[in-house]
Amino acid sequence: MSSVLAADLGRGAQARLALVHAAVQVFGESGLEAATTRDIAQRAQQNIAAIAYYFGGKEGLYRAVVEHIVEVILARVGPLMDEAEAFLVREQQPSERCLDYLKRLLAGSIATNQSMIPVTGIIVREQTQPTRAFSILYDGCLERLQRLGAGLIRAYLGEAVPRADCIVRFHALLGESLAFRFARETILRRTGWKEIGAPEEARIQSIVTEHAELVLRGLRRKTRR
Amino acid sequence: MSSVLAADLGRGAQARLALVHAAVQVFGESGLEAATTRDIAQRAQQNIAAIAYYFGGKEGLYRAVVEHIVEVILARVGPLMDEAEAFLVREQQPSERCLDYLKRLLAGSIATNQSMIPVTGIIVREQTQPTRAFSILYDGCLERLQRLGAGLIRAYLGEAVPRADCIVRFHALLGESLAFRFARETILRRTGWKEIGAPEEARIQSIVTEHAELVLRGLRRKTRR
DNA sequence: GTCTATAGTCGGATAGAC
DNA sequence: GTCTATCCGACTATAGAC
Repeated sequence: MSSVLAADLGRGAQARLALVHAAVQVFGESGLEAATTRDIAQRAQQNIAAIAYYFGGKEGLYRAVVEHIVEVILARVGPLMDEAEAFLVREQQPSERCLDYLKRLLAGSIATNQSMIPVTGIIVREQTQPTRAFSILYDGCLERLQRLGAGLIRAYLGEAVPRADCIVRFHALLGESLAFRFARETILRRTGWKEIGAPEEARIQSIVTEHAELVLRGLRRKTRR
Repeated sequence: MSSVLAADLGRGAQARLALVHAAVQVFGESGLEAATTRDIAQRAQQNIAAIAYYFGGKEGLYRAVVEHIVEVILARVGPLMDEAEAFLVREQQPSERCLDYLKRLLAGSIATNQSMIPVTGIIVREQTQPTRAFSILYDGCLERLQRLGAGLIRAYLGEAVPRADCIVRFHALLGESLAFRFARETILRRTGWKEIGAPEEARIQSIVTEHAELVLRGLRRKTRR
C-alpha cells in the first residue's frame, strides 16, 4: 500500500501503519461497533493502549482507516480522474473521448480483488448506515467521481440533457460495476467462481463497459433525433 | 407486514412477531454482532429472556429475521416471478415479452422506500460478509431471481449466447437498481434529495428500465447480425 | 514512548420465582 | 409461559510503572 519502506519510518510511524492496516481488515469484517480494539491490536502485533495513544481511541482509528481508504482509491483512479477533469474543462470534447473516459472510470471502479474486500465492507456500511466519517469518503473521492462521471455523460449527450438526469444515469451505470463488489456472494454462488480473480474481473469489465457504451450510444441517438 | 391481525394470535405469537419486527430494525442498523438483544427486546416491548425462550438466542432470532426478509421480498416480487417462470418454460417466447418481464423485475428490485432500509442493511452485510444465514436468503429468493433474470436475457438474445454471460449481464443490470439501495447516501448527497420517495423512485425506475432496454436491444442487434 | 494492570461498563445467557 | 435478578465474560479506556 504505502510506498514508504518500513525501514524509513520511526517505530511510532510503523506502529500507526500496522494498526491502520489491521484495522481496515477488522472494521471491514465486523463494522465500527462490532470490531474490537483487542482484535485490531493483536493482528497488528501492537499493544492495545497504542490505539488510544496514537489515535485517541477506537473512533479516531476508524477515521484514520477511512482516510487511508480514500488514499487507496485515489492511488487507483486519481490519475485517470485528473486527466478526465482536465479534458472536461476544455472547449471542445470529442464525443468518443468522453465515452472512453467514462468506460475507463467504470472499469476502474470494479476493483473486486481480495485486498479490496474489507475496503468494500467499510464503504458499503458507510453508504447504508453512514457514520460521521462518511464525509471523509464523500468529500475525499466519491463526490469527485460522481461529478466527473455525470459531467462526462452530459458532455457526451449534450447540454440539453438535465444535469439531474446525468447524475442518476451515472449512478446507475456505476451500479453495474459496484454490483460485483456489493453483491459479491450471489455472483460467486451463481457462477461457481471460487473468487473474482483477474480473468473474472476482465470478463466483468468487458461486459460492464459494453453495457455503458450501448446505453450511451442509444441515448445519444434518441436525443439527437 | 403480516396479514394476520394481532387479535388472532396468542400472546406468544404476538411476542414472536414484535421481536422479529424490532430485530429487523436493529440488525439492519447495527449488524448481527453489534446489535444487542437488550435493545431489540426494549423496542419490541418484550422481556429480554423472551428471545432465548422463543428463538434459542440471538443467532436464532437473526435466522428468523432473515426468513422474514425472504417473505417480504417474495410478497413483493413473488407473483411476478411466478408469472415470468411460467412464461419461460413455454415453447415460444415472444422477445418483447421477455424484455417486458425483465424490465418489471428490475423495477421491482429498486425498493428504496423507508421500510426497506433496514432490510437492505441486512442483505448488504450478508452479501459482503455472509453468515450462516446467507443460504436462507440465497435459496429463498436470490438464486431464483438471478436464474430467472439470466433466463429471460438468454431467451431474448438467443441460445447461442453462453449461459455464463447471461448470468453476469443480469447481475450487472440488477446492479443499476441496487445502486440506489446500496449506495444510497451518495445519491442523496449528490442530488440533494432528502429521501428516495415515490417521485424519485419513479424517476430511477424509468431510467434503469430504459438502460436495460437499450443494452438488450443493442446486444440483440449485435448477435443477430 | 511503550506496556501492564485494572477500573468501569455492558453484553448474552440462564436460574428460578411467579 | 413470563419475568426478575444475576452470573460471567468481553469490551474500552486509563492510570501509572518502566
